[in-house]
Amino acid sequence: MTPEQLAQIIVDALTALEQRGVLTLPADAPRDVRVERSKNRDHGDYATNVALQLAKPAGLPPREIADLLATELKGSQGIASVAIAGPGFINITVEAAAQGEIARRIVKAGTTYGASVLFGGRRINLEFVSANPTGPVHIGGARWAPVGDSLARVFATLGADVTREYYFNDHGAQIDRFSRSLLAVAKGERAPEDGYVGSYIAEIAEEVMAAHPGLLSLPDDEAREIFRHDGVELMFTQIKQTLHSFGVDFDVYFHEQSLHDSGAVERAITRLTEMGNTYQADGALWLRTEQFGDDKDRVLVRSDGRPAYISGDCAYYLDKRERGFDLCVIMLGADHHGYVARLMAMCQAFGDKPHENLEVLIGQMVNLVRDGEPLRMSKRAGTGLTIDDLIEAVGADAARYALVRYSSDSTIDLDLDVWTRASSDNPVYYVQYAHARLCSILRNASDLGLAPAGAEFDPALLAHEREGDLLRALAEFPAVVVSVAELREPHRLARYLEATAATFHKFYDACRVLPRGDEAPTDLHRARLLLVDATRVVFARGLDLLGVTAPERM
RNA sequence: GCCCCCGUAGCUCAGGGGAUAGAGCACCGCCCUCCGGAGGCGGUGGCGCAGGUUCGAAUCCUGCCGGGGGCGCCA
Repeated sequence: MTPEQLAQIIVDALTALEQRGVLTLPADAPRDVRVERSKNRDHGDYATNVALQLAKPAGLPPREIADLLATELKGSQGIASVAIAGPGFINITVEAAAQGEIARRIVKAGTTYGASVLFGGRRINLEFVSANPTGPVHIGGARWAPVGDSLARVFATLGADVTREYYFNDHGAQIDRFSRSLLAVAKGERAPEDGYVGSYIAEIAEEVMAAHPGLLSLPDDEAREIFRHDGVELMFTQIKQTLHSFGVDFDVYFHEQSLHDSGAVERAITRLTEMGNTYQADGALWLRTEQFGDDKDRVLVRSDGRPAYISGDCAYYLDKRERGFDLCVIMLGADHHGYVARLMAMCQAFGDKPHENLEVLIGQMVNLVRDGEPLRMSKRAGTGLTIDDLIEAVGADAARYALVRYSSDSTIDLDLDVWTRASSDNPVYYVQYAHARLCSILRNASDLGLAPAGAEFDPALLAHEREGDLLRALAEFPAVVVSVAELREPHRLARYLEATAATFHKFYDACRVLPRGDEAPTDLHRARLLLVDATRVVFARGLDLLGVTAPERM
């Protein structure tokens, strides 16, 4: 029995009580029943607090409702016992056979375990990383690469139509500074005051010059134009390559410049003006963001006639909506949090619903630590720390896992010593090891000519306490996946896998899976093998949703 | 001055209003005739402070303290 099935049984029991007139609930009483895996063995397998939740609307003491429900539940299929505890918790113990069925269900589902149509029909645009093409991807921007990609995987497995998108800021002042920096270094001059520095600038400049012999004999403005165009292209290619090696590939690389070239910016401004949400002042065109919750209004078109940065964002948002996305998620670094209010205001200025059509997620900073000392500079780029530094230091799997296992709300200090260690204090190894060990057991079984239980599987055989613990952990997987999507928090999946790895090891320590020596294989061996296979499925699925490989051998 | 995030064990961090707040590392003590010891079992040890809401607060609200990051007709 899955927690979802149990919750449904409880809902049915409530309905039955109401129909008999034993329990009267107002129409607006919360009807969703939450079933939780009990943390404490004394509290049965599952617990629910519905009686506590319904006490007020029903006008009855919680224990009285719990009593009614418990009596109703006692006759239900698959439920072994029901107990009331504390202020009105209902603790439920499930029959071993009903519990053991979970193993068969998971193996049967295989790569679709945890998949559903919960987000079916929704078109979701996830925009993340979007680092400027003026240098390598900074470590802070890198955080959203695995997190955003994992969110995309999770939304997709829940039936959503997902697009991963990278907004490429190839327009504006920072590109001018970039091209001037390239030209300066090419001519052996000092970098401009507001220019970019770092060894990568010289490398890019050299590549551009190699492709254009005699480039420096051209007039400066012509040379700069070539440096601008080719430099941005090279940087763009390099960023894509880095992300690809990180297992992150975008469906759409959207060029900001295209919005200016196509007239999309003007169209967006016109739309906002038609909506009555712009005005002229001090020679500039302003967007009324203050009336939609921002600190102050923002300039859309500067007094010199050039569009301000936010005008591109307005056009970009409009474009996404016109492409049919009903939810646009933008993931930004903590240094951009001040931008959230105006983006939400812009959304409203278009007549959309903030937090419904547009969501902005903020990821706090990432610091790297080695030998207890914070790292500041990238050796290879000669600039701030980059995503390449992290991948080079710990590998793609560990890098992804390290960035995805913490709440995005927390600033993180990644200790490179920990993440390069091939031992149990390295969480990614702990989880991958569990998967490898599961595969190993199945391999060994296969060598013995032993297969997991099939049609003859007797779920009641999986009655050991540790087997029950493991089955309940595995049964929780779909709910964890849903919580990741609803809360946009992939770290929950990583933590779940770590906890489930521990649960598996405890099972494995107490329950012999393969026959010893000359021992004849029994139905229990085969039943446990099925449980091992079910566990393997969960780890394979979980790691896949995190974008981390699930090695069969380590 | 205003805005955002954080403050939980010695360290790094989990903890969607629920029961006795968890995990890894570190430290102390155990378990290899045993399918992968990259394991398992036990022990030491904690919610920044003060109010409030609630049957119930680490969780929600307010204030304060401490740390981090922001606040341009830059992008």
